[in-house]
Amino acid sequence: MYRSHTCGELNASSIGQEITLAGWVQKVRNKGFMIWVDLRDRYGLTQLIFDEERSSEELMKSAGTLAREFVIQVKGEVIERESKNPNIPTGEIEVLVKELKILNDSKTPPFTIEEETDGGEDLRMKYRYLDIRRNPVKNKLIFRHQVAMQVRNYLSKEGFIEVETPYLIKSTPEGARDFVVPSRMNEGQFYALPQSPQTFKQLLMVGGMDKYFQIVKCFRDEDLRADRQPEFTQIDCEMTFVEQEDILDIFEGLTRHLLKEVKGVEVDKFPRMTYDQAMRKYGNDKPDIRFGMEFAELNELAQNKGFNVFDQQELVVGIAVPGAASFTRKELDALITWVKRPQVGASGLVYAKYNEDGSMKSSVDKFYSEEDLKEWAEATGAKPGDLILVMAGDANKTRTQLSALRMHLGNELGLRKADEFAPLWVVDFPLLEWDEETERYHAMHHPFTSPKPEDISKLESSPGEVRANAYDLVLNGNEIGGGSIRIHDQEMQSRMFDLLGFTKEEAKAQFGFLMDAFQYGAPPHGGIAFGFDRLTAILGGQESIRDYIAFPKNNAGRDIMIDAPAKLDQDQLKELHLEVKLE
RNA sequence: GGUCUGGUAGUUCAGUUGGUUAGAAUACCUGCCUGUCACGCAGGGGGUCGCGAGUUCGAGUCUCGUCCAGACCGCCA
Repeated sequence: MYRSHTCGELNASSIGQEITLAGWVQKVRNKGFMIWVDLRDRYGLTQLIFDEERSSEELMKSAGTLAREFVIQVKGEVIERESKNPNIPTGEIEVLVKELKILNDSKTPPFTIEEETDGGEDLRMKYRYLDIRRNPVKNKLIFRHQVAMQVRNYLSKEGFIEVETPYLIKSTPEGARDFVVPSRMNEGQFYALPQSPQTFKQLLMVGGMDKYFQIVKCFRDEDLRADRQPEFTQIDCEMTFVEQEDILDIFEGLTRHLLKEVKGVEVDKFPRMTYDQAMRKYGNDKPDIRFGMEFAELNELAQNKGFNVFDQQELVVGIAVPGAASFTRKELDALITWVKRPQVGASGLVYAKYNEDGSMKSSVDKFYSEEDLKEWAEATGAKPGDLILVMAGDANKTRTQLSALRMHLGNELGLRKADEFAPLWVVDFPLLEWDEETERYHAMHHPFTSPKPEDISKLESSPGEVRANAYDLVLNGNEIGGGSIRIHDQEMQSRMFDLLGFTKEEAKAQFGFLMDAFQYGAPPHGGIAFGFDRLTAILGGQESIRDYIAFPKNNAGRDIMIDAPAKLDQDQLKELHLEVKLE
């Protein structure tokens, strides 16, 4: 037996017990006459003591050789501390060591294993196993486990069955790029790793599973972000004989359950917004509604007043920034520079200060009277002390740009509070999206999403106006879940593939199995999938998902700890019938 | 594919207008220390300034290229 207790559980009631502990040396404080060692494991920290008067010379000598991250086992007696440490749960006791066994020594770690480490991102990734010893990372992984447990509890209670679906499947050109896996036994053929178990969960519905879920890895070969990894985890769900309302109900319940169980937060019924409303009010299909700054369209008020820059534009739109009338010229210039960066791409920014004394001061005073500007204030909801920012141009682009500015200011002004949770449903997404590059429509959600019945007549005549039975769950400006009521009718599915530019042959080759299945009594069904890493990070109050993943990849999709991806040797390539041609 | 920021001691960083032997903190090593817990005190070792070229009497500092890392845009049904 390596240990009788963990390093987090001994306290005053344990005094007098003979115990065995095992763990890592967190810190050695050697005063010569006495040596204290902080022993650490997942559960906490316990202070060990070696003492000239009470320990043998040999034991003192052995304790003197200990250094950071040695793995040791000690037997000893729990005694009351002479000077207690109220900062840790085990602070009232210490262990007077009688036997010390060094199970393994350690090189000096390249960064400190502390709450606040001195290590940079890169280094921590390379030595991820050391980083995981640190409380912040360890606790995030524990937190992730708790979220997963609560998901399983809730969904099991609601009658969902967790079913595993295959990872080695077939590549489809729709959507993201696939990761592919060469087949040794089938020369020249490749599996693809799933971007999501979409078709399989639909087939489970055809199979009569009724309610399915899976906490499952998905793979997308696209560029990374702080909140995007090439392999990520989804809470994938599907239900039979449901309408949109049923799904929103169940998964609003799940989200509320999680907020309550892991954060202790109670949330009212989630507001709903159509895609169209979200775009008009926030310029964004995943608005952060923790703060206001809603868009006000100012075409009526700002055009034809002699300011040419605005007159010809499709949209003039503004927001009121609370308390920002005090921004200096320098700060305003910085904002203008910020929106002009290529990442945002705006051509300019007009501002109007609504001063505390009720007067207005703008960058376009030449063209607008104080009365004009007061009308802007009314439209944007600006109060004395606020700053009105206005952009103009092509409607969609300008909304996107103003949204970027709104989020930027939300961050700068500290309006996006990590401990505040504002979920909402965004519904009625368009079914299709025009893709400039390929000059065809592609599915906004995916090709299995059903159109709204009342819009079906427009499918061929004006596809861009057709709305879908699709919905996103948005939390604090992040899309944490998205789903739809699926097509379960072979005719409709085939019409969709036509619209998306699939030939009959392509559709059959890629999704023939699904079309076949739909001929054997496919029930109405729909579902949703949550980004589990992202959801967990947001519940944990963090922007980056990396620390919620035990072994994440870096910006370039590399695992710098194991150094993957890597080259294959010739034998392996040959066996897989592959030849590498470098460009 | 693109934009921006960064790369100096094991680590995190500073390094002025291009100018003597490149610094600090921390970590590490040695010694001392009768209750430490961010222990303290004294001392010590530690540098291909990412790499390559160029400008210059002289480059950590300026220029170009390149590699690496991070954030973002494109991309992510």
